[in-house]
Amino acid sequence: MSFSNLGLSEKVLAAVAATGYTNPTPIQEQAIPHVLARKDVLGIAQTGTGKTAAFVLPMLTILEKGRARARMPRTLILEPTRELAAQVKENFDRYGAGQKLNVALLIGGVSFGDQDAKLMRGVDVLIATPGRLLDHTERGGLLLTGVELLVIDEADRMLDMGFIPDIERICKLVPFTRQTLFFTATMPPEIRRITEAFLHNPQKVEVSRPATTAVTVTQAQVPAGREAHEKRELLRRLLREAKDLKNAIIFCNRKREVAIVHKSLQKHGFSVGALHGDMDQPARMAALDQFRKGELPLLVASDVAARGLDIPEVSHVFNFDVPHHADDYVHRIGRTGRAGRTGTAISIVTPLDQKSMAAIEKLIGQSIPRAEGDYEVHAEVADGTERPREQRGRERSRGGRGKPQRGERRGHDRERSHEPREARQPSEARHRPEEKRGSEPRHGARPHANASHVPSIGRPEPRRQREVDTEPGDHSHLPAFLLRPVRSPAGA
DNA sequence: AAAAAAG
Repeated sequence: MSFSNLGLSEKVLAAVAATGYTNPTPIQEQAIPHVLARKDVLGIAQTGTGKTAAFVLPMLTILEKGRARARMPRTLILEPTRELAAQVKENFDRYGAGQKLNVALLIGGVSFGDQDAKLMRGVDVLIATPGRLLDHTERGGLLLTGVELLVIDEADRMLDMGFIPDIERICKLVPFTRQTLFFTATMPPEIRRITEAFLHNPQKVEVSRPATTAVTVTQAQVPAGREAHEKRELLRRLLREAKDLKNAIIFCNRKREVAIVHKSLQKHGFSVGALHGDMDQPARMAALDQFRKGELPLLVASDVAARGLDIPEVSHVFNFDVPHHADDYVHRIGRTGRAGRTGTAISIVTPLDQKSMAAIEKLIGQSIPRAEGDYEVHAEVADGTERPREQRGRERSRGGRGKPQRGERRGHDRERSHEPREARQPSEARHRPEEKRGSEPRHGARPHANASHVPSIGRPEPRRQREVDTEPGDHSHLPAFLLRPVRSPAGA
């Protein structure tokens, strides 16, 4: 199956070809002909299935004819989060480059006036989050009476976020005769009800069962004490020893925790960004952008990033906190192992999380291996030897100043060349209570810093190894690419 | 229990 026999216009096919895609995904193959036939569509699909292009491409074909009038958008797309809305806009920019199309993004956190000016000029595609959209309609700057096609994306998530009343209000402002495309990953009763209200004789398109996790994702759970500082310490170890780690999203349950973990990792020299809903919009966009471009290999995030965000090639997902809702787990780890790639999802599990973990395992229909203290047994030493775990365990237990064995350091020199500055300022650890004591891990052996995963983007020149670097709070085992290039002021 | 979105 190729894109060429789905009924898309020449322009759109050319744009698709230019991006290098040749074959449609199942959701695209099924949905596109219905959309072009101007049928209502009920799409049941997870993100990562190519869902966005399934409506963007036919919409571009439809929009080639006709022109927008001032304040009366021709099509409207509703998204639950600002990031998702921006992502859909990028799709229109990419595939619609050859068309003179006015695409407007109506999201909160950015200038109202600019948006209003854009609406005034007439837009073909309006992509919005509900709050800001209603704000514009209430102020009279926006009329939805000219909308020919309405897309409701991530409907089940809108439900979770309490947006359904807003969505219903918006739907009342859009002509009854419109075409509606409705996408959801799951079909809870409330969603079923609104599909009956919003859709007319919809064509049902369903791909990949909900509540499944990609087979290419390796999952593990690692036990931890309930203290937050223990979890942070464990996280750092997991980051260091992770195999083939290229980049990772670290999920926390609370915005506050996101900020704390972000700051903590920064202090320990990691190159890391943060993303949560209390950050201002430019900072949110910058963090996501840097992560996408690979400028920041690590991103600490709340569930704002759990669903739908299209970040290609996330190698690892860490659950710093186990999500309280099992379906959030599925969405979070769905950020990795996309498009058939492999991925790893590691959850830090405290005794308090046992019930949530059990619910997750029940939902996904498989048990998640417990790494226990054996986790690091799988870590390879770069020179091919493996030390006894007990020995590793002792490395830091004697006042935390154990000197690593020479042999094991060899082969890591290159990766260690970007040691965190903190390593040179051991005293800094002293005003951090969590770092005061020797950092003997609670559950098993001290892991070897496994650097075998480091891509070849480290410093090329060999560097002599340092003599001693294992002051408590010293975390110099970081692969170079995980390190911050710049250091924030000490004690900040 | 919390996050998200309008401030």
